[in-house]
Amino acid sequence: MGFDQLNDRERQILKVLIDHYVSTAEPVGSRVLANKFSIGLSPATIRNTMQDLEEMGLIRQPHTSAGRVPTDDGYRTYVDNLIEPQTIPNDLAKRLREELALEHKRAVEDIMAQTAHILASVTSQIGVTLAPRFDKGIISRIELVPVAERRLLVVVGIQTGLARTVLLEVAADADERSIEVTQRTLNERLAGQSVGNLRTTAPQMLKDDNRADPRLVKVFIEAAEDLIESGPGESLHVDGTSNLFSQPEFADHQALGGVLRVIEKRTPIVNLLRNRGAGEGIVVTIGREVKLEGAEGCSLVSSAYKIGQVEGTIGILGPTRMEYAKLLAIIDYTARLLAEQMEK
Amino acid sequence: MGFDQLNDRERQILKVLIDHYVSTAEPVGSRVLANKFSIGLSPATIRNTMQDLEEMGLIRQPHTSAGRVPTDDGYRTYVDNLIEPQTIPNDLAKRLREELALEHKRAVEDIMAQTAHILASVTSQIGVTLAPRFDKGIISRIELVPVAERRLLVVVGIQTGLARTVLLEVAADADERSIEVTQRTLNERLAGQSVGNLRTTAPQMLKDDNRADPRLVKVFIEAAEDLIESGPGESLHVDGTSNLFSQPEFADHQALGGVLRVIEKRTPIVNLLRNRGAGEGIVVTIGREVKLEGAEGCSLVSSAYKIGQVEGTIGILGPTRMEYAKLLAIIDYTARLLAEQMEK
DNA sequence: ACTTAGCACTCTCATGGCGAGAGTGCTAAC
DNA sequence: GTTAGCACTCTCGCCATGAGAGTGCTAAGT
Repeated sequence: MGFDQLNDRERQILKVLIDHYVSTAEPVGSRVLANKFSIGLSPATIRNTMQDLEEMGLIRQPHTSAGRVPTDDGYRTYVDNLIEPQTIPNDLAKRLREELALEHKRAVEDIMAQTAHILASVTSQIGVTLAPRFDKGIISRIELVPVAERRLLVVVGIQTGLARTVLLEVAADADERSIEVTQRTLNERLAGQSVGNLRTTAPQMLKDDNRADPRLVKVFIEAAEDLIESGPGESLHVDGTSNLFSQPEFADHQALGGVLRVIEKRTPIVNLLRNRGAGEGIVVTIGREVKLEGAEGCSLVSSAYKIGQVEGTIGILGPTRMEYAKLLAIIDYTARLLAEQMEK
Repeated sequence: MGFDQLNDRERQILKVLIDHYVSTAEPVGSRVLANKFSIGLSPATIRNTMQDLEEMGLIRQPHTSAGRVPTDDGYRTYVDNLIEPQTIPNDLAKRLREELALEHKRAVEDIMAQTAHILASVTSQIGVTLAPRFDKGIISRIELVPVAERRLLVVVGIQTGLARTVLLEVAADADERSIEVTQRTLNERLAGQSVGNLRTTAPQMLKDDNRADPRLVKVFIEAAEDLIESGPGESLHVDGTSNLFSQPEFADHQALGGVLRVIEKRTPIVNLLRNRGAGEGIVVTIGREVKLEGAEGCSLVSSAYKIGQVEGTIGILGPTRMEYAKLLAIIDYTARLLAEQMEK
């Protein structure tokens, strides 16, 4: 809304101001802005405009005799209206492609960890990744593998070729024969179902069956939840937290501690990534919009990625003073890359 | 060696000094020490003794007019000679037992993460755990589970009931029949071998076989390394790093950053836990003995735990100024608890 | 010979004053 | 509508100051 009220000069000044502030981390005054305009415009004029911008809540002064810094709202209009889409340079694209190349077709967990790592090292921010949510996946096959006495490994494969496993404790007297029968039944009846529906539909689907071992079926159904998400925040990977140390906004011990603490809790971050606006693709969450206690000074640039029916999220977390245009491009490229790599 | 040269009074003073310093984090002067001795001994006398201790390199003064603080060597003699073994209080034992109870017999990864978490929250330090090293494990069974076209999940179970899985990419035309035959062969020939020997012995063991699919065998052998350790530092879990924020020694931005950075690299920590002295059981590594760049001010109390033939490590990492006696007791109890829980 | 009181000395740390520098807002001129 | 000029405000680094803490040494006491 604020944006419509902005005239050309105000937009221009806001943009240049933010650009400058992002790269220096210092409040920017009218003098330096005047210099950055090749078009002649005196500091005094710029001061007037800055006053207007301040009244609109887009910038503010840390104290009377300092320059201006953007507010959350300022960043918001900047991101939504003032930056133009950017493509990432070729060498960076190449680097991402190489580092994310899955020579050894590794486990999903490894890929997610690696992605977080790359994001962090490429951006010098915090890289976060959320593994694909299994619940939308369509079951293609189920295997019950006895790994030791009383222990059964359940392997559920979904259509895109991803698989997840859960270890079960079973009654001692489940013999190979009944395991095999149960497995066949599970496959016959549940293949084609989505994993998320397992818990509700599986009991009905298997109700009138009399071949499968009912105890095995029972523990299998109970395990369905672990399939969707194993452990609290298990599917979250975070890397590059130590990059915060080079950011001047986290020179303050308090601020730094708050962020690290909330990251360590994991669940808040998982929720943030899950509920980050309804947007399908890229979403930028700025400052207080990131509703995490302790991370008020942070922004998140995130994107969903899709592998067949299942979907995950990757993101970059850092101080609100970040290079949004560049990070948007990186996140976009990486999300596509990740989906592409995992598809095949 | 230094210890033999210490007389009773020196030992006594060193012990009380460290005890006091550990709880206050402030250099301790002759005055307060005099008060802590119920036995009358004047500050001046204590000063003399402190000078001796300083000459021996066991304590030092941060600056001329400050009290004394222990050196790494001081902590060393303290830990080796001055503390008496401690048993943990009942309520703490109970808490550990409850939080570590494996109701849902979960995956090893979850257990390790949970253990690190408990250690951290119980001690307010950093909890670190290293999953059991698979290489010493004796293979009890091998399963090859097709999860999708061209993708094969290898499940290797070892004698204690632990299992690990690796996902393999295989040639498109490996049919169910040849997978089954290969699986049977692998079991026949490799059961009873240790996982660590797989890479060297497996080729010989399988050389004269003509039933198993040689391509499957080949990728299986190549996957052996991933079985022992999947990904760099995958088996390491760290929790409670944000506890460092409440420690006065890490009020300094530099110091804090150094530690967090080295933790984030993971491999140095893994090596530390692997090579922490030849000791089988509990080991205390103090200050500079922890050969990590950036973690010079840290100590590690660690213990191995054993599940059948395989062995892992758990530990507590924190500033050298830590409650060694208490942490030793906690680590000891937790290591036993963990082994006990995972055995069954 | 060991212990202790007394004392001068040193170093840290918190405090407050001071001046330079930066950037503003306002007014008056263009 | 724009700009030069100027008084004003606030931060920040610097320095001096003084209280406080703890030491080492010397000389006296047991």
